[in-house]
Amino acid sequence: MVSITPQVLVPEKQRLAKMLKALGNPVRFQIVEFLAHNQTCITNDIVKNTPLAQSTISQHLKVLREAGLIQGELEGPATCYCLDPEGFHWLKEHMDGWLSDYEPCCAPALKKTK
Amino acid sequence: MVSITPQVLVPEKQRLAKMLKALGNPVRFQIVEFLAHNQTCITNDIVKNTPLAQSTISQHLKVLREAGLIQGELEGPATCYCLDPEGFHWLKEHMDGWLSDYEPCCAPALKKTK
DNA sequence: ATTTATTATCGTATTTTTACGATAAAGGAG
DNA sequence: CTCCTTTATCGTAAAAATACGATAATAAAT
Repeated sequence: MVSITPQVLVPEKQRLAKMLKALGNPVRFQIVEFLAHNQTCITNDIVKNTPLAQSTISQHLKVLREAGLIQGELEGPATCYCLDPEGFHWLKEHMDGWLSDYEPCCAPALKKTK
Repeated sequence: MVSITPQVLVPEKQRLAKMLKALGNPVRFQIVEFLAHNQTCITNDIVKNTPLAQSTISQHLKVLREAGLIQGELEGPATCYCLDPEGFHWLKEHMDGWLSDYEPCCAPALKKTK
């Protein structure tokens, strides 16, 4: 039996949940898509394509960075951000494998049992 | 060029982001895993495996339901919840296809250009 | 050396999320 | 019908997330 506690998650699932949470925000979701388009990626370009303040974007980038979804690299006074290929690979792989041990629990037959 | 606006997302991506957000919460994440284990799934069983209040769990179940990740069915006075196979199938498929049009933007060769 | 461009961080206000208790509704048992 | 079990919803308090402006730091250009 699995008990549900907010704190305790094995690191792997903790990382997965963290990534999902990061991507669950619409702004960050779109930042990721923007970065996917513009493989070369100065932070200010993102800001310019946004009604949001620079500090806000910087904050969102930090969340994505700490989730391992993007990586930033100093490029002169600017920072060049881009997707983290390894991170996304990991994410997609684990999403695919997640829960795959289990049968769909509400089999149609069962659903009609009522 | 893609502009980043909190509001406007095509329905498909809106649904994807909604699912990710729902799963990004650790409690909901674990509820999903719990449901995956216990294919038969009375709400109160979830509550019993939690330090949280019944109303809190009920709220989380609502979020998961509205994201299309679980489905509930009245079973007498109780509600039987279970994963939504279609929803999870959709999610995994779209996660897999998401961004796959794009190359990893920070190719190692590019990263060394600095 | 000064100015310009870029970005991260800090402090803070606002909004949203999360959690709770209380309540109401609905079905089954006695 | 009355009691018991179960669950959703409501109102609200507390916590977290989001957004902003101001500031500091860094590098390049003049």
